Amino acid sequence: MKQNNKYKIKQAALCLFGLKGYEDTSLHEIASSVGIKKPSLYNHFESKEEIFTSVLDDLLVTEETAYKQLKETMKAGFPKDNLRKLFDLYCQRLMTTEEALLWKRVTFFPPPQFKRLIEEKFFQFEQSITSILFDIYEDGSKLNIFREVDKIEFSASFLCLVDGIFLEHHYYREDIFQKRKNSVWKVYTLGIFRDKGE
Amino acid sequence: MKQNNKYKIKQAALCLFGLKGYEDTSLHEIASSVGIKKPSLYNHFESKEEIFTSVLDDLLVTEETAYKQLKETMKAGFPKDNLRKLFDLYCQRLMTTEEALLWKRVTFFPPPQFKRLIEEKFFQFEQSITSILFDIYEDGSKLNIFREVDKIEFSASFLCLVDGIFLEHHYYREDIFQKRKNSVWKVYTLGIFRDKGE
DNA sequence: CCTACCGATCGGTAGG
DNA sequence: CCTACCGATCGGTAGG
Repeated sequence: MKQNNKYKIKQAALCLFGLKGYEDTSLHEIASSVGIKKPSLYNHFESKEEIFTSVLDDLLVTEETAYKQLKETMKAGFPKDNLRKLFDLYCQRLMTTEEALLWKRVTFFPPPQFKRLIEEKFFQFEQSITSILFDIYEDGSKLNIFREVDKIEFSASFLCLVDGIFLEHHYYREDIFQKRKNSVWKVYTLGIFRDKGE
Repeated sequence: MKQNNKYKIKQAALCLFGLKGYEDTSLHEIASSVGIKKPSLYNHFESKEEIFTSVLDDLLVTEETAYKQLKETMKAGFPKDNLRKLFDLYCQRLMTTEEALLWKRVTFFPPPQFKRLIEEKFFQFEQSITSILFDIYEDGSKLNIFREVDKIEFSASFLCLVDGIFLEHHYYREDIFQKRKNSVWKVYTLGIFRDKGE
C-alpha cells in the first residue's frame, strides 16, 4: 500500500510537471491528487527535487525500452519500412504517452538546477535514436536506395523533422496535425529516396 | 525619463519572461534590473498581467514588421532565392533577437490565463509566413521548379522544418546547429525542387 | 518614485 | 500517515 502510494505520487508528478512545469507545480497539488496531505510525501521522497529526478529517471527508462524493442523488430525488415516504423513509433509515443509532455517541457525549458542532468539524459536518448538511424542508413546504402545524401545529413534531417512534428503536435488540432505529418513525411522521403513510390 | 523607464521595464520583462517564464519571473526582479523598486512598476502598468500582454503585443509588431519588409524585397527576386531569404531571415531572428526566446516559450507552454491570446497571435503570425510561402509557390509553379509537391505540402514541410530548427537551436552548440541547419535545408530542397543544384 | 505593509502560498520540519 | 507550524517570497496596496 505504501509502495502503491509511491508509484501514485510519481504518476501524479509526471502529469503535473508536464502540464504546469516544475516550479508551478506545488507539493500540495501532487499530494492532494494522490489523496494524501503534503507532509506525507516526505515519507517517500526527501524533497521536491528528488520527486523530479525520480520521475525523470523513470521516463528515460521507459523511452529507452520502447526504442530497444523497436530495434529488435527491425532486424527482419527492409530499411524503408524500418524508417517508417521509427517515425511512427516516435509520433505514436508523442501523442499517447504522459511522458511526452514532460519530456518536451524539460528539454526545451529545463529548471536551472536540473539543466545538466536533463542535457545528459537528452544526449543519451538522442544517441539511441541516432544509432537506429545509422543502422538503417547502412542497410539502405547497400540496396542503393538513397539519393546524394550522406549518413549525417540523413540522420540530421530525420531528427529535425521529428523535432518539428514534436513542436507542431503541441499547437495544432489532431486532424490538422495528421495532414502536416503526412506532408512533411512525403517531402522528406522525396528528398532522401531515389525512387518516388514504393 | 518616465517614458524611458516604461520602455526599460518592457525590455527587462521581455528578457526575464523569456529566460524564466511568466510565473517564475517576479516583479522584484523586473524592477531591480531596471534600477527601481517593485511598487514603482505600478506607475507604468496596472498589474503583472498587463506587463506581459504589453510585451507580447510589442513582440508581434516587431515580427510582423520584419516579415513585411522581407515581402517587399522579394518582389524582384527568383522564387528559389526568395525561399532561401525567408529561411535565412527566420534563422537569423531565431538566433539574434530577444523576442525569439519568449516567443518559443509562450507558443509552447503558454501561461493558462494567456492561452487564448497567445493562440490568436500565433495563428496571425503563421498566416503572415504562410502568405509569403504561397506567393513563392505560385511564382515557382509558373517556372516549373517544383517536383510533385502541392502548395499545402510545400508550406507545411517548410513550417515543420523551421519549427524543428527552432527547437534544435535551443539545445545544440552553435557549430553543430549550423551543420544541422545545412543538412536539413539540403534534404528539404532535394525534396521540393526539380533541379538538384542551382 | 519610495517605505512599509497585506494576505496567500511556497517547500519543508516537528512531533506524534 | 496526520495537524500545526516555520521563514521566505509572491503580487499588490496604502500613503506620502
